[in-house]
Amino acid sequence: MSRPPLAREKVLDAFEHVLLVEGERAATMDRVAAEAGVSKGGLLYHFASKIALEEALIERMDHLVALDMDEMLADPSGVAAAFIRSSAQTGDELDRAITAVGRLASNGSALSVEAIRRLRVTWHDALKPFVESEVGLELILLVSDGVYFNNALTIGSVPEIADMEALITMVTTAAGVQSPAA
Amino acid sequence: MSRPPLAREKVLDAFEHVLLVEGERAATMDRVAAEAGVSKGGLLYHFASKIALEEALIERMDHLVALDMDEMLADPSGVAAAFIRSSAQTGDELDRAITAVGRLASNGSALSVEAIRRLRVTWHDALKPFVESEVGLELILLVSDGVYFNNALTIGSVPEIADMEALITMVTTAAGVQSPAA
DNA sequence: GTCTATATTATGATAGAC
DNA sequence: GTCTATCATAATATAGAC
Repeated sequence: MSRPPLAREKVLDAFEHVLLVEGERAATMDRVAAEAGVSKGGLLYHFASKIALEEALIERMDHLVALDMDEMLADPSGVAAAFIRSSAQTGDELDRAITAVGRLASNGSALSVEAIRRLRVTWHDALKPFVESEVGLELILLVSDGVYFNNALTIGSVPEIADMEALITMVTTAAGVQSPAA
Repeated sequence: MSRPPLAREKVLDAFEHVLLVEGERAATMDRVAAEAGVSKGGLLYHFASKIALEEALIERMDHLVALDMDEMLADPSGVAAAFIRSSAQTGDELDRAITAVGRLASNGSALSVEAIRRLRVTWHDALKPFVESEVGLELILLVSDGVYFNNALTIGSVPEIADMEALITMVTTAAGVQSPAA
């Protein structure tokens, strides 16, 4: 707990970065060690195996998700709007972690698949009280997934979001979201 | 052209299958050959490299997309509705091909990333005449991506679709889709 | 805690028999 | 067209010095 060693964080950052920019195939132990500026031995001191690296990344994601949830619940524009907008926040800490874990998930990492599924349930339960129908809730989650997917697809480059606010209005209206002012 | 050899198709099916069920990591030449019931040498006669395998899968996807497009345009319930419904058609030939190529794409295969991007443009252009606004069009594409993403995530198992028809109605209404009867 | 070997296995690809 | 070796390289992981 308390304060994780700097080198450990550097390695985890490097793992995440390579996953995002070049994909899972490129994220080998050698490559990650080089990216982090440590030797392979150094990396293996902190993470004894590749699975240990994955677990650490999932843990990071879970932590950031919890923080984000608190922020969303406090957002004056409403939870649902905050949620969709948040899924378009490419490049922030949370989005990077989710996308990186998503890459692992689409590669057969059972732990990561499970982590993403848990994440979806968490979001579902958090949004439920604010949306009138289950279908509306599903719509919101699907749009968020779509936005995420398009971000994830664009390996290494920043994707284009056209008119996010108009989209958010359209979705929240159609889904039947409780007005934040109400 | 004309009629591709049976063994070639078997290998391609095996490649696709392993990609879907176990992910890109598992889809090695050895594994695919075994899955197809041929030797590695046999596989390599038809596909000289891993990239050749990828290219063939992309070609299959492009072909199936073209066929699907014809069907969608002829669908009496409207192109947009047919499109969303089609993205939920887990397990059919087209969906399998797209998901498999998607797996390659999320692994840094430049060819596959390009192929998925092309696909998205194709869909965008095909739907455009039937949707009132660009935002509405974007909504439809994002929901489709979301549905696809959830299918793709669930490695090896079948995902749950709650009330697809209600979702389609909600999306097409919100997006402002030209009525098929009109 | 971090490093340099080194072992071990997996992977993509070649060569050549049948 | 399909097979059985075989090779070269790259990946994960270990051992042990500093």
